[in-house]
This record gives sequence, structure tokens and C-alpha cells, in this order.
Amino acid sequence: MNALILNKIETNLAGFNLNHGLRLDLLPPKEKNEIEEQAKYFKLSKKTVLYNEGETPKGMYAVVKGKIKISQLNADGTEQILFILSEGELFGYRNILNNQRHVLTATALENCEVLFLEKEYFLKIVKDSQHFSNLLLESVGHEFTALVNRINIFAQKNIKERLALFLLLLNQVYKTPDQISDISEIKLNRGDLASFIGTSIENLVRTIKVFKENNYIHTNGKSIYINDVDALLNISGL
Amino acid sequence: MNALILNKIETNLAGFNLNHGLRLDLLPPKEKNEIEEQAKYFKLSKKTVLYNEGETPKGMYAVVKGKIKISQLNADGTEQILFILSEGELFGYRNILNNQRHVLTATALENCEVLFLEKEYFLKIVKDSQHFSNLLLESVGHEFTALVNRINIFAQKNIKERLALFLLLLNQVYKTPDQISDISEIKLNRGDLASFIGTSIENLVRTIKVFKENNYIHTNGKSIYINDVDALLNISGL
DNA sequence: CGCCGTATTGAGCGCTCTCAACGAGGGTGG
DNA sequence: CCACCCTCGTTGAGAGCGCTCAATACGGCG
Repeated sequence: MNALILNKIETNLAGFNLNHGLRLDLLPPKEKNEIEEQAKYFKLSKKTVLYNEGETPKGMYAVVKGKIKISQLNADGTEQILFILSEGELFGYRNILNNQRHVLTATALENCEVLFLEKEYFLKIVKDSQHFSNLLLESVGHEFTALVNRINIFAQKNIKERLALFLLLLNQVYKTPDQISDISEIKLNRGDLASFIGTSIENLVRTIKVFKENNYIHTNGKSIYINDVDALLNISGL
Repeated sequence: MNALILNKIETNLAGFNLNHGLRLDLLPPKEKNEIEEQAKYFKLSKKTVLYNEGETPKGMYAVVKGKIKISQLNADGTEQILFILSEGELFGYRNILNNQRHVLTATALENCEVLFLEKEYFLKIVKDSQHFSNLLLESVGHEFTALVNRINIFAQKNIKERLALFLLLLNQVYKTPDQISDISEIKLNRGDLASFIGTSIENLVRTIKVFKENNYIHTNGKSIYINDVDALLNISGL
């Protein structure tokens, strides 16, 4: 039963999240070891900025523990969150490859632990390992799909539909390794969740309220838990 | 004066369109010739579908003449246009690289002429030419930026702001080689324009009306012409 | 206990969507 | 050549959604 639910979510959301992006734990052992040996280990306190849009990329990062928020700041000060990364995911490397500056900002949502691999080592591995560069190419393809689908969502779906979809996405992001149930504790503050789904905090709270009244979800403090996967899938229109 | 206006548009919109994507005319002569020699030439009548989402990629295309629309169909039947490609632009090749099926649909908006390069030749050129594969990588980076910015627009901006932005974008897309003025004839029907900016036809028409009343643009039949670039830049919030 | 940041609720306005009707223009057949 | 039809564009009206401002509640921390 659990497997069924998880499978259903994964099947439907495959095109939207980056779970199939580049992950440290999915690299071939040789490259994984090389990265882990060369990389530096950092602890980050909540709200620490790893890099800002406009800066020159310094290297590649891997999330060891915690959640990293990848976002963009608008001219009017509003923030748009693009991704929330969890354990194992690699990031910050794209613009090394094409010699551009960062387009996005990376911030620790919680107290985090990360690995950091200097640009030179990263480029060396790309150059030496055909396997790794193929994975990069594949990852880029998944990202493209995810971004295109995301555009579709924002252009065509209303807030209720978007919240349903993003809660399902976040249920996967917030899954912990030791978690038995399929239902995760989504612990994201209202401001960040609003920036993720592209609405105001008030609107978000009201929509959460409606979902609670319909028993699609429940909350505990600021944490959100999904009750009814089918209902959310249905609302999201997938 | 002309140069100033064009420059202003280009500077502000650089992150949003794919004019800096992969273009046939910007390839090194060797690769350009190779492609032109191996490719087949096709004429397409208006509304012809080159490929549908879900199909296996067959090769790479280049626009010789006309406009190609790259879009995605939603579950509820609505269409989201992602790009409108014009002369010189290359497309249809991404999912060759990562062995996936097409995520998007390509359709001729007008009577078009295209070059088509079989998958095998494309892969051969990628393999043989370091220069070409570097260009691919760079192009992918530009696309990523464009898509991320697009998400931001749809998540955060209202229809007036989006229309202003997309008209500026389309002014560049519809620029013809022999065009003297900076102002292009944007000849796109209302349905497609609505699918591009993500709204209903009625809403689009009303917003166009407001822009006309304010003398930001004028129309002739269904064609749209920009009068006031600064006003549109201002509205779009860039 | 009081403070501060965050979450929630209320109210009102403006934006956006939808349904419906009307108009304009091009193409076709009588 | 005209009448008709079909498609596309435009306009109107009303309901509902989403935004903003403002007030209130909650919870952790000094």
C-alpha cells in the first residue's frame, strides 16, 4: 500500500522535480570517491547564503544534511523559489560549464552540512570522466523538462492547483531516510512556501485552511502533513 | 537613435529569449557547411506539426524561413507556448543527447522552410567537433537562464506586465533581415499570443486595447506594432 | 512578563476568468 | 456578384479569485 502511494506520486511528478537530477549517491564509485576526497566539508547555519545571483561560480556543492533553497530575487523585492534541495543533491556547478555568473541564489533553509568542490577539481573530473559528463548532460535534460513543466503550471494553474502540486513535490523533498510512512513532515515556513508557489502569504494560508477543512492535509505548528494523496493529485490536475 | 532603442531592448531582455541560443549562422564554417550539406530541405505549410510531445526525436531542425512554435499541451487541453523560433534557430535536438522523448511539440506558425539533419549526422558532428559540443553546452546554459526567468515572470507578474514583456520579446523575434526600423510587425493571432503569455483571448484583447488607448502600441488588422518601448519596459518592471 | 517575528483572519477592491453575444473579414458556392 | 458561412476578433456582464492593508493571535526567547 505504501509502495503504491509513493509510486503514484513519483510517476505523476517525475517531470516536475529534480529528484532525477544529479545526485552524489548515484555517481559511479570512482567519481563519488574522488569528489568526497577533494571536497571540503562545511557546516552552515540557517539562512546562510552560499552564493548570490551575479557572483562568479566557485565550485560545485553537495547537500549532506538539511535543505538548500535555490531562488531568484525580483526587481520589486519579491523572491521566487525555484528548487528546494535535500540530501545528496548536487548544485552550483551549471555556470562553471558555460562561464557565466550565477543566475540564482543558494541559501540554507535550516542548519545544513555541505560538501564543496573547487572549480578546478570539478572541471578535471568532467574532463576525465566520460561517464560523469554524460550524467551531466542527462541531468540538464531532466532540468529542462522540469522547468518547462513549471512554466506551464505557473502560466495555467491557479493557486489551489499549484499548492496541491507543490505539497506533493515537497512530500518527496522532505522525506527522511529513516521515514517509514509515505507521508513526510513538510517543515517550511509560510513565507518560503508562498515564494515557492508564487502567491502572497495570506492567500497561501487561506488555501491551506481550505485543504485542512477538506481533510486533504493536517498541520502541526507550521509543519504540514498530507492526508489524501489522491485528492491532491486530483486537484493538481495531473 | 534606432541603435539605442534596439540596444536597450536587447540589454533588458537578454535573459528572457533564446536569441543567444544555438543558431545556424553562428556556427563555425566547418560545422555549418557540414550541416547544410547533409541536411534535407523541407517546405511546411502553416499548422504542420514537425513533432509531437511523446515522440522519439528524429534529428535536428533549423529554421530557414517562417516561424516555428514550440509548445506544450496541458491535460485540460490548453496550450502553453514556450518559444517562437525564427530564421536561423536550431531546435529539436535536445532530447537526442539524453535519449529521451520530446517534451514539447513543434508546429509551423506560417508557411515555413526548414533544414532537417538526421540524428546520426547530428551525433557525429557532436562527437567530432569539440567546438560544436561547447556551443551546445553554452546554449543549454542560456536556455536554463531563460526558463528560470520565465518562471519568475509567470509566478510573479500580472497580465499587463507579461504582455508588455512578451511584446518586446516578439518585437525581436519578428524582426526581418531587411527591416530598417526597430519596430517589427508582430503578426501572431490572438489565440497563440494568449497561449504565449498564459491568459485567455478575451483578457489579452482587453489588455491590448488598454495599451492602444495609452498609445504604447498600435495595430493593423491582427498585427501589432510597438510605439513606446520605454513605456513597455517600464510596465514590464525590468 | 514583554517583545518580536511569524501565522492567521477579516474586509474590500481590483484583476482575471467564463459565458455569451456581436462584428469583421475571407472563402465558397449558388 | 451576392449571399452565406466559418473563423477569428472584440465587447459586455457577472462571478470568483487573488492581492493588499490592517488587525489579531501565537510561540519562542530574552
